Amino acid sequence: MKTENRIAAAVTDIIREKTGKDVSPNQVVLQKTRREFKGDLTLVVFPFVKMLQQPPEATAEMLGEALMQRLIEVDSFQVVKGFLNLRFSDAFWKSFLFEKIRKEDERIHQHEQETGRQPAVEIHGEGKAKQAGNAESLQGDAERPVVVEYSSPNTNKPLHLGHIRNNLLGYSVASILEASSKKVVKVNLVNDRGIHICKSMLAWIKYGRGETPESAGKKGDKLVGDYYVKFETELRRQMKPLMDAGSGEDEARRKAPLMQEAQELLRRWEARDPEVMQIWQTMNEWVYAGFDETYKRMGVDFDKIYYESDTYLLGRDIVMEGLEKGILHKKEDGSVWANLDEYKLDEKLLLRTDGTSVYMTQDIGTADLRYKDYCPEKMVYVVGNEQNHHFQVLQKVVEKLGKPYAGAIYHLSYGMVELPDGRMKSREGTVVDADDLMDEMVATARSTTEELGKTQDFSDEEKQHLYHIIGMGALKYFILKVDPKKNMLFNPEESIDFNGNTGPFIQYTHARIRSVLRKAGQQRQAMAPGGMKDAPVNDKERQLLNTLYHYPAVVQEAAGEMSPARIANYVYDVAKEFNQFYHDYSILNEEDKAVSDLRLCLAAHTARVIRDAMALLGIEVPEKM
RNA sequence: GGUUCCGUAGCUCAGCUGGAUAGAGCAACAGCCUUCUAAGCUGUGGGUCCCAGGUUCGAAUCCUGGCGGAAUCACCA
Repeated sequence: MKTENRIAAAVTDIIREKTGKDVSPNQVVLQKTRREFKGDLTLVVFPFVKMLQQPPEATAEMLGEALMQRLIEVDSFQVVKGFLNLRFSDAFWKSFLFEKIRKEDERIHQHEQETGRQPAVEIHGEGKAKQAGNAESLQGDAERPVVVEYSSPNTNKPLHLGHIRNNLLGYSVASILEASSKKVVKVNLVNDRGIHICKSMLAWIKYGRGETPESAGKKGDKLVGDYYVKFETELRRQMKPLMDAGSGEDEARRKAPLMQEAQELLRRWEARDPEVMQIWQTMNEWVYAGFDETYKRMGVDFDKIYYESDTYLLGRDIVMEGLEKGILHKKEDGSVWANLDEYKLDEKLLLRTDGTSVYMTQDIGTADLRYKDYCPEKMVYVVGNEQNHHFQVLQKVVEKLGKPYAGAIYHLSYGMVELPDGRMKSREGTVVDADDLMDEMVATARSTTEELGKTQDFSDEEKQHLYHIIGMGALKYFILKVDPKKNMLFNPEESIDFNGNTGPFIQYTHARIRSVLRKAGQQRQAMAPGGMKDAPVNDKERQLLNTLYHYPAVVQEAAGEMSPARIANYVYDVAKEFNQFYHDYSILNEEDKAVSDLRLCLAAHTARVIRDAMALLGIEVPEKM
């Protein structure tokens, strides 16, 4: 049993013996002792003072004495006001470290096998062909997976900073859930159809003169995005005279010939006109090739790709069924609606007058499909907070329809990435392009590293790899360390820092430790766990051990809250504490062999926790930097 | 106007189910490389935790009401 649980149980027992009363588990508050006090774990005794009818100090004294008697790991205690600070024995910490080193060996081995087995799925090709699971065969399984949807790009524009936050969050949350022993399926729902796609297609047809990514020397997603912009500028040109003639903006937009042509193209697409399909497919392939490159660089992948062109007709049948059952209602004009009065929400349109679907209808359909494919215990949607209302409605409509997965829908809503002068606006050209940003990060990593003269003995290949790791580490950490639900600010003028609370700082700490371990050598490392028995544990070591001790709990909390920020802030603490320890004490030059062994073990385990935690953020750590 | 989220140091952010004197980084200033990587470490200054009530032994945290900001409330996606 975990030590906290044993202490909590002992406290409950002691109070029951003294008073005959039971304390509820949530009254037993145990927390890591604050740095400024002596001790490892603190029990807050205020909840018990009434029961025991003694002042806080006396209560704490009594509990401290009793706990010391009952639990061998409690070595001593100190009372400060109503706080009982328990200190664990050196033996406790050393056995913790010993066990961790041993278990980590196994765990890392297993983890490598698991991740090594998972092939990265490309956005086109295999992903689509991959056979989905069968809900019925999974129904009986105790281990139902969590499906995490993220990325979900449109195929008419390249990825930007907002998508980066989405992708990093999705990938990290999936990793964290996996680490908390969930089965996870990462899915991407690609928005590859609709009027916006037709716009870039139309612009390419009219103005493209057969241009291709090869002929233009551009990534496919960039090329297609340029035509989308081209459409908008040409449209605006057509709107001007209409507006001068007295039309409102919306009306002008509708009336403009270009818009009419785009609508016509959409109709032809829906009729599966071979010529249109041909162009559509070609242009989408260009985009996918571009996205694949960006995803690969970002280090994200998916187990399954859904395409809206396959799923956009889903949901209709479910709505019709709901209509027959009288759950939904039809208006005089033929449109179908869900009444959500009972949830204090407005009524929601599900089928238009002409019988076609809206976005919501599609989402009902894809939720249903996803349930059939995986029978998940939870369906996580990593989508920006601008769609909070949408997901609230989706959840309620599905609930109203009596679907078993209504409770499984979870919108992981994240805040917008803002620039110093507000939101990114594509019209104003203030969008921060994903590829450009990554380029800049890697370039900064290069120049900073070269200035520091750290890579003299690196091969070119090693250098490239290192710069990529550091640049991406800085970017990923910068984004993931902030609470997902909060809006965050990104200032392109001040490039992302490499000092202080940053990815490179943590990567650097890892590299430092690895350097020490390399110096120690394999043999020395293997012998160290057995050699530390007689070593005393000093305060800094104890502090670091205490922090490392909480790692599994932090992972569970991060999984529960789906918050990579928890991991990021934790691993920063680890690195910071290690650096203090490293500064104050020598590991290999320590004269006392047992102490040296202890420190070696401590360093080794710290490196592993850093590597593991950073992996949960999708960040690699280097051996040298 | 309704709903949801946010408001903590000059700036960017932590602060776990309520717990000790509210913490980091950046920026500023002052120190530390003959010793395992100075992308590091140490120190100084910097706070009306938006405001006002309430609950509690105890509130940045929970409740109510304000103020400020963001998002959203389409027969768009």
